[in-house]
Amino acid sequence: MTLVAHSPNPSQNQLLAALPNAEFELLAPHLEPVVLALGEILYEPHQHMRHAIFPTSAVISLHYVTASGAAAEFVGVGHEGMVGVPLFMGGDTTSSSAVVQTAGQAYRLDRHPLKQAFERPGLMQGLLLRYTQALIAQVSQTAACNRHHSVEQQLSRWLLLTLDRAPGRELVMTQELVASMLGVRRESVTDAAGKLQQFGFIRYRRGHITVIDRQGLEARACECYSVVKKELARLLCDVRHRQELPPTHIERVGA
Amino acid sequence: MTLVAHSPNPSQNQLLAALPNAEFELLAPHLEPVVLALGEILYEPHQHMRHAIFPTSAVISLHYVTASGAAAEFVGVGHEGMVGVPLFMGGDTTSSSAVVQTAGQAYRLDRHPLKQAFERPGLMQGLLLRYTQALIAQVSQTAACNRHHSVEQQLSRWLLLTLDRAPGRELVMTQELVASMLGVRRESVTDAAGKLQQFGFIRYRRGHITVIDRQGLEARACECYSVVKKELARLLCDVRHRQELPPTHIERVGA
DNA sequence: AGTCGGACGTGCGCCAGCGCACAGACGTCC
DNA sequence: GGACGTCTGTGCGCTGGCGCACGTCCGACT
Repeated sequence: MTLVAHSPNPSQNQLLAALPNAEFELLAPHLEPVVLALGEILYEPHQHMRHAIFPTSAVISLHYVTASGAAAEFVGVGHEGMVGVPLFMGGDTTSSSAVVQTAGQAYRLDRHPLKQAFERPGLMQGLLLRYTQALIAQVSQTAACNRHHSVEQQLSRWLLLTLDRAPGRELVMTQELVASMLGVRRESVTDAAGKLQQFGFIRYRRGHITVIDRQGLEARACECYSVVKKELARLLCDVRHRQELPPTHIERVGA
Repeated sequence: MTLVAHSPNPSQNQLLAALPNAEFELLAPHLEPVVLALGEILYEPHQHMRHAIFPTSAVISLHYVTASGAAAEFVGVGHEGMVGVPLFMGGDTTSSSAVVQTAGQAYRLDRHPLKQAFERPGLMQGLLLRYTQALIAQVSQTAACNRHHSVEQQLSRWLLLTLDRAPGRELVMTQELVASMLGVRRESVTDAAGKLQQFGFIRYRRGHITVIDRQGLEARACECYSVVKKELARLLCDVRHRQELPPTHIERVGA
């Protein structure tokens, strides 16, 4: 992790952007811009976390490694969220780990000012809690998806989710890495990706995956993608606009 | 759901039991003892919840049903926890549903007093948040388990977890039901259960599963069981004793 | 421009779990 | 105690994904 000299914009992170000015001002002095490198490990199982991370352009993967060494991502975190939920939930550690899946920028916040902000009256607490609920929704969707859907569907879902977190339509990502995220063999990814390429949905060359036909990919993916996306939208639509939405808003989005 | 006339003990639920007397007194008038029947649906996807449920002897299963109709439990809730996390997280609904997996008793708490108790200074908020973190740990473990472990391992894990929530060593449960919890075929359960019975770990007859050799079952299960159990113990050990534990307690338990 | 290492394609055999179909077996309820 | 419905055992063939072992090819670096 590297501290960066120039000053990117914290409001590229949706959670930070959703804070009212007064609350943001209190937090700002504690926000350190950092650059996260691919593969960097932010925390490991049972390790006490010291910081929360609010990604802007970076994407982080929370995953679990089984006793036999097999790994699987259960949720990804990008500019829509943060890493370090246990810091305000009270547990301080988890049995999972966090690795950087896409290199990029983020803001680092020490656990103490985070906890203060969480406990201070204001919008921060509700915001973090709603994000945590969205996280639960994503993890449980992953559980169901792992159980019932094919590798091709899961790959499609994963590409779409990751694309939503990345800028542009290209992911810098080897098939090996994708495989370790999905918890499947590299060959299975090659296979599924080959099919998606034949359909003309994606194109890739040595570590670069480009999504050409987003619609097609969505049609090919299982419903898990849209369920997660809607749940994120519902829970994290900008709080400053929350009051203006009619109560039936959820139903309409979900329809 | 039936209201019961006689008065069981709320402190059979670990969360309620962990509250200091003063806080419990404020909550008690709002706690309604109820009897939950097998198969009863507590909430369905996107439905606004009206109550939280604190099981004492009942066990509830949170599960997700895919677009194609396949189902899978991603976490169970017994006397160690509660159903209705979204009520205090701010989302009010989820994309999953909750059904009664083992008939029994529980306490029902209306969303408003729950929210009040959550927002009131005291131990309730921390308690609920730590439980929520334990829930996340369980769900993510389920995701990994679904990905990497065999039906036999998963069945063992599930039996153990359910047994921890039930009184005694017998589960009243058809293989069909177990299958729908695990999200596998009934025949796969018959098969796995047959093996476990051959080993002498369990015995069953028409809807009654009895665990004979708990140790053996634990050895046969994947690590997911012990990981979840330790995480629950760590996060929900009686709050009144929390301060007495040395900070390295986690490491020792995990070793 | 040549080299070399990492990334991708492909072809096996293998096996867990699925879907289907049917037979036995328990137990409950007349 | 007989009958019926439900739960459980078993036997297929099928397929998706795994593990392994290559071959190939891109592209970065000298």
